[in-house]
Amino acid sequence: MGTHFDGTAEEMLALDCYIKLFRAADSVGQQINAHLRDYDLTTSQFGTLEAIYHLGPRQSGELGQKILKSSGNMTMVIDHLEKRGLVSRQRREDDRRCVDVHLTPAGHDLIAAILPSHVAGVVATLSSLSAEEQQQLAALCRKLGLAQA
Amino acid sequence: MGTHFDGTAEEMLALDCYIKLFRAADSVGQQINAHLRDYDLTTSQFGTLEAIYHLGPRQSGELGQKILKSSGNMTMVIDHLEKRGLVSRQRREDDRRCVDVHLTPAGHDLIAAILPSHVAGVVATLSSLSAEEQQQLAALCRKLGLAQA
DNA sequence: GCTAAATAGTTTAACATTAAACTATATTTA
DNA sequence: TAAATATAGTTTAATGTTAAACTATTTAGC
Repeated sequence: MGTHFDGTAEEMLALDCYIKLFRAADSVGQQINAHLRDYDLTTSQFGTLEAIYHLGPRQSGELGQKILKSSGNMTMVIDHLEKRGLVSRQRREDDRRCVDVHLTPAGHDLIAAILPSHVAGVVATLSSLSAEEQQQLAALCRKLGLAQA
Repeated sequence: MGTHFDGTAEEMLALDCYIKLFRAADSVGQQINAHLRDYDLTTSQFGTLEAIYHLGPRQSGELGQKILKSSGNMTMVIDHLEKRGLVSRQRREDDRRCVDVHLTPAGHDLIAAILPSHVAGVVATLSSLSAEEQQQLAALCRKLGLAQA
């Protein structure tokens, strides 16, 4: 087992599982996101563009939930994308607290151009698991993710 | 499936698996590391202390590999721990490029005090999976992690 | 309607993180 | 042995990240 902790079998199993989950997520993430540097996009910036591309214009907070980042962080991520002309903010008229974030044509073109190689990268990175194993992994992860409030 | 991408079955499965892996790692990590704030430790600081506690004094670079951080980052993490008197640096005599990082008595006491509740948190967080499921998850993650160079 | 509470987003301050340049030391090789 | 290369760690510059405080707006309760 990967852990050097000396505890009960239950503890060692949980720790080992936890460590492996993290190492896998980290190495998979690094592999999949490496190509984003070619486009000068961070993982968060890419995730934001991708979310809007697939879901349509969304509020800042909603995008933050999708890419697992804090609201304060989203302000900065959107700032950067806006400065580069990839997204635009639009205050909602019926509730002036909310700001919808849209893709600009440039943003749309960029994400559309990147996505195919991104998807190919995800497929390639996960190809060490069979389709059945990928389904198993997804199911276990979902169970684990759902367990929290 | 969790993805809104419209591609081949292979692509959708890989994307779904990738997303769920990340969400699980994120939510598990947040849950498990929340208590570290009580001790004013970041995840990286805790990981560094824990690694030395279990493995013994180690070089900066080796610790970085364990906790999956860059060498430059390790310099800062160790700086902070050293300032708080939790670790000490010791230049190795036989190779003066290397610096071994040791726990101070205060560092040793702190990590020893934190570890039991940390382990309990890991066990609790993973308890939504049976022992068998945890073994499956660990095995799938290892396979995925091993696939990269 | 008016105050209190909730919500969406931004700002602030502190720190984390990385890549790349750099310093010092050690090893290789010609 | 001198020069080239490799290695360990630090520094630098730019950005990411978070929690907490704050602003503006909306909703709820009285």
